[in-house]
Amino acid sequence: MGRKRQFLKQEEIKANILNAARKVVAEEGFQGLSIRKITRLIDYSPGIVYHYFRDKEEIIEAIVNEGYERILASIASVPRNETQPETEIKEVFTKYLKAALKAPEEYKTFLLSENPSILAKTSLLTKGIMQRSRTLQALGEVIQRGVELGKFTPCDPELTAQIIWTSVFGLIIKIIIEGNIPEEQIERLVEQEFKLLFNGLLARKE
Amino acid sequence: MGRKRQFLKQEEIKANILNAARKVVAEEGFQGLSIRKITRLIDYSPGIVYHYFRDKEEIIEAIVNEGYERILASIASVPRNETQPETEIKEVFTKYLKAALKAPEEYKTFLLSENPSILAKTSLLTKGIMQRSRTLQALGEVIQRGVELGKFTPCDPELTAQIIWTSVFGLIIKIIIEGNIPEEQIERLVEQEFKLLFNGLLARKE
DNA sequence: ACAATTATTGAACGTTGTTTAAAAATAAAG
DNA sequence: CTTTATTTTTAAACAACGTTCAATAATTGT
Repeated sequence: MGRKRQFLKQEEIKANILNAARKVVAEEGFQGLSIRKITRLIDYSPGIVYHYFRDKEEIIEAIVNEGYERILASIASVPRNETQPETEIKEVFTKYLKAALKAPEEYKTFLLSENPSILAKTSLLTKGIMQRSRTLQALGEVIQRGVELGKFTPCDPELTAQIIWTSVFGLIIKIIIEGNIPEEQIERLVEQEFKLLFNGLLARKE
Repeated sequence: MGRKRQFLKQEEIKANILNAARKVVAEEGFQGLSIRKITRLIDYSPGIVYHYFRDKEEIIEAIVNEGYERILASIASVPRNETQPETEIKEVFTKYLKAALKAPEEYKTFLLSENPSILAKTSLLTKGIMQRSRTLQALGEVIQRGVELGKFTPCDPELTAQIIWTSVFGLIIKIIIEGNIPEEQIERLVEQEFKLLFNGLLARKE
């Protein structure tokens, strides 16, 4: 067949594939993503994908990782060790939650994936996902600071960080799955979440 | 006359299909479930399934609902309004968590599903999943009791129930996804979860 | 025993992810 | 500029999937 396709650099085509994939995901979710839909969108034949990606999984990983990196980037601006520990925690998680709700598919897919290759980038040790993600480690340090300041009740910072982290995670996932929860109700849920967690965290003066 | 026997036969085959499906799910998860695998297992041709079920989704629903019903049944034995609220909550969630970890695939699929038809059975109102599942409603009542008794700090019981629920949910999902977490570590996580939640819930005497 | 009903099959359709030999397009070499 | 080597792209095929449907086998009612 006579084809007139301009030459594109490898990276450009990779980007085109990813962008087409993102478009499909945005419209139909990862569930609705297929190689053929991607190549139909960029006017290539299906086989082309395997010249630039190992398999479909690698495409999903690329999109999902990029999405989660953006979420992590959104909390990078929060200054460390400059405010009260609870203020810092709240600020981080508020930004985190808002960023997650802006890329719900990516968040869901990233955090519900059991694929270690996806998660390798955020877990520093090999012992387990839950044990040492980036956010988790930072959270543990803040809690430790709170304990040292006498603000928080004595506890294992790492364990406590895990619990707070899974709690926030559970809320976000539920909000995403539920869908269509009004902004105002989300605000209330988040407010109550922090109220409960901090009340539980704060040292008691009896 | 032979209608009854025929009915039994029908139910039997339905059960055979479901059992075969359960076997596949147990070995490869819902992801690995296929109509052809089911019928290969019971030595039928693929089409047979559509005489007994609308589609694959209905099979998944059946298995998942049954699984979640078992989880709910496991907490039914906990007496209501007979112990301290926090004792009741802890007991319910401990049983709930253990039952969930015994049927992880079912738990995951049930609670991460956005399909309202699956969730219809446990959500009493149409307004939203998170708002009134069975466990959630009961939890709200216990919290209210705790508040009325002056044990818990004043709060919106329903909102607080949602937060506690999503927190526990997050922990369970993470444990399931992580996989292979030693029993002892799970115990510690659960212990810390309740410590934090109850500390946050308890009224402060200052 | 015959007719009516129901259970089951086998083949087909349109998907999907992925592989592979061939073809087309580009780069390198003479 | 032509020829060769290399890289990019395609078309076709494979196996597996969910699902449908006409045809057949089995069972029931009369």
